[in-house]
Amino acid sequence: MPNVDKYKQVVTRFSPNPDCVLHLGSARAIILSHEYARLYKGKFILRFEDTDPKVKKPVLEFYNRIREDLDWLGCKADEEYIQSDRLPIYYKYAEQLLREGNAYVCTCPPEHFREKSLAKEPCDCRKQSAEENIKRWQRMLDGGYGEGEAVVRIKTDIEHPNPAVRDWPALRIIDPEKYPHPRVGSKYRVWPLYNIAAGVDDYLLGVTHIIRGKEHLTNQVRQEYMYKHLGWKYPETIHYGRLKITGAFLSKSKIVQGIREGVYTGWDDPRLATFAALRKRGITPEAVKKMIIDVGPKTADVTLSWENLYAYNRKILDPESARYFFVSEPTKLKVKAVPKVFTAKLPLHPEKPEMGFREYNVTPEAEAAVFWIAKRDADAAEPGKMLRFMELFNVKIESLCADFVEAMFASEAYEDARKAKAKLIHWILEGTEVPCRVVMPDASVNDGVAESACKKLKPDDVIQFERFGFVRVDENDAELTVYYAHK
RNA sequence: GCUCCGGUAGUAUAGUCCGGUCAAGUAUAACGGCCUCUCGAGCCGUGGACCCGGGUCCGAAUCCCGGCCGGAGCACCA
Repeated sequence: MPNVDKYKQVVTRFSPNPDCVLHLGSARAIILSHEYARLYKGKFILRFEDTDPKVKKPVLEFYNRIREDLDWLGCKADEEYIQSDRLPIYYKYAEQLLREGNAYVCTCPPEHFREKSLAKEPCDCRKQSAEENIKRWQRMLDGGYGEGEAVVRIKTDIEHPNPAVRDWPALRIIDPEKYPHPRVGSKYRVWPLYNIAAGVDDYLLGVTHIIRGKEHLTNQVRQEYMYKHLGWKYPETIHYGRLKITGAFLSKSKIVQGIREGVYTGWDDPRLATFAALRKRGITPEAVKKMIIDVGPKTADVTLSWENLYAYNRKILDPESARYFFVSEPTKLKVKAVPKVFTAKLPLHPEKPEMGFREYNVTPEAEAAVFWIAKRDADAAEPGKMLRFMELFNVKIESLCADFVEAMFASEAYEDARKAKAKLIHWILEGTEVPCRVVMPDASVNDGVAESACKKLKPDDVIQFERFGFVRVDENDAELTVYYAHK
C-alpha cells in the first residue's frame, strides 16, 4: 500500500449505504480495507452512509445485517459511525465554506445550472457575497426553500475539463414530511451529498487510506477542491475495478427488485451472491477472503467464476468435513443370499481415522436385504456386472425391474471388486434412512435419503455427501435440510 | 459526445514503475497417468497467454505513438 510510513497509524474504512445486504461486489472494499488495517496494525472503521432518505432510502434492518456480514467475514470494525447522526458536523463545515467564499447557495433550476456549466460559465449565484450566502443558507435550514429550490455548491474550477467536477453540489433539500429518515425521522430537511459527507468524515476520522471502486475516481477530484478550501490533505487512495462473477449479477437494485417480486426466497437465496447466501451454502469466509486477497486491488475489472470460489472453499472444507452417505432419487436394490451378519465400519474421513466412524449392521433376510441406492447408480447397473457397496460387500446384478434392482450376494473382499473393476457405490439400508432435501445452487430441490448417522448433525455443520458434494446443514428435525455448496 | 482508467492462457494473478536473468512464473479449470473402499483429496505429467500496428533500442510484456476492445464517471445517488 502506498505511503504507509507517512502516517503514524493506518486508518481504513468501509462505508456502505444500508439500503441492501452486502454481496460479493463489496468484498474487495471490505476485505482489502480490513486486511491492510490489520497488516499495518491500524484501525478499520465502519461508516454507514445513509444521507439520502429519498432516492437511496436506508432500511433499518440492513444496518444490522451489514454488521453481521462483516462479523461473518471476520472483518469486525474497530469503530463505527453513522452519518445520519452527524448532520450538525456537515452543517458546520458547509457554513465555514460559505463564510469563506468557497461555496455558495445556488437557487438556479438544475437545467439552468447544467447549461451554464456545460458552457463553462458561472451562474449568477456564484458571485454573490458571503453574507448573502449565509442568509440563503439560513433560509434553506428554516424551510424557506422547497425541495429542489436551493443547493449548496462547492466552488471548483468552472472551466475544469470534466463538467462533472465544476461547482459540484454538496447539500440539498429533502422534504422531511414526505421522506422521513428511518433513523432520525423528520428532524432534518437539508441533507449532505456523498462528497461533502464522505470527504469531511474521512478527514475528521483520520482515514489515511481510502480503498474504493474506481467509480469514485472523479469524486476524488471533486473532493480535493474542498480539501484545498479547508486546508486539508487528501488521504491516499486505491481505486479497484469492478468485480463480477459469471452467472450472478452483483447489482443491489436487481437483488432488491427480485426479492420484492418474489423471484427470490430471501436475501440468502442460493442463486444470489450475497454474503448471506454464501453463508447458507457453506461457503467459508476464509475462502472468500483468500480469493479477494489473491485478486488484489487492480483497476482492471475482474470476472471471477464460481469454480474459482469453490476451489478455494474445497481446499478449506476437504480436510475438515465429515463424510456421510446421501442417496439422491432413492431406488431399491434387493440383495439375495446374504450369508451372515456384516458390520460396515465407515470412517468419517478417509484420511483421518481419528475423526471416528459410523457403523451399520446388515443381517441376512429370508427374502432379501433391501438397500437404497442412487437412481444414477441404478440406471448404470447391468445384469451380470458386479457392484461394490463401499466398506460392506460385493453384489452381482441379476435383473432390473421397473422400481427396483435385484442382485445376489457375491463376495466380501474389496480385492474382488478391484479385480472385477466393479463400481464403488454408496448405500443406505432400508428402514434406517432419514429423509433429506438438498437445496441446490439454482434453488431447485434434490430429494433423497441420508444415512441415519446424519440425525446427530447440527445446523451450520458442513459435511461432504460422498460422491455427491459438500453441503451445509440448515435444519435437522423430522427431515434433514441441507444446502449444496459444490462438488 | 466529453473526461478518466484499463487490456498477460478458459478464469484469476506474478512480471510492467527501474527494458535483457521472461522462448513469461503461480493458482484454478481442462486433458493423461499414479494413488485411493467417494465421481473428493493427494501425487506426477501435458497443452494453453503478453489486444493489434508502427517506433526507439544491440535487446520491448515492460518505454513512445496510433488504432481496436473493455470499463467507469459526466445525478440536488452512494
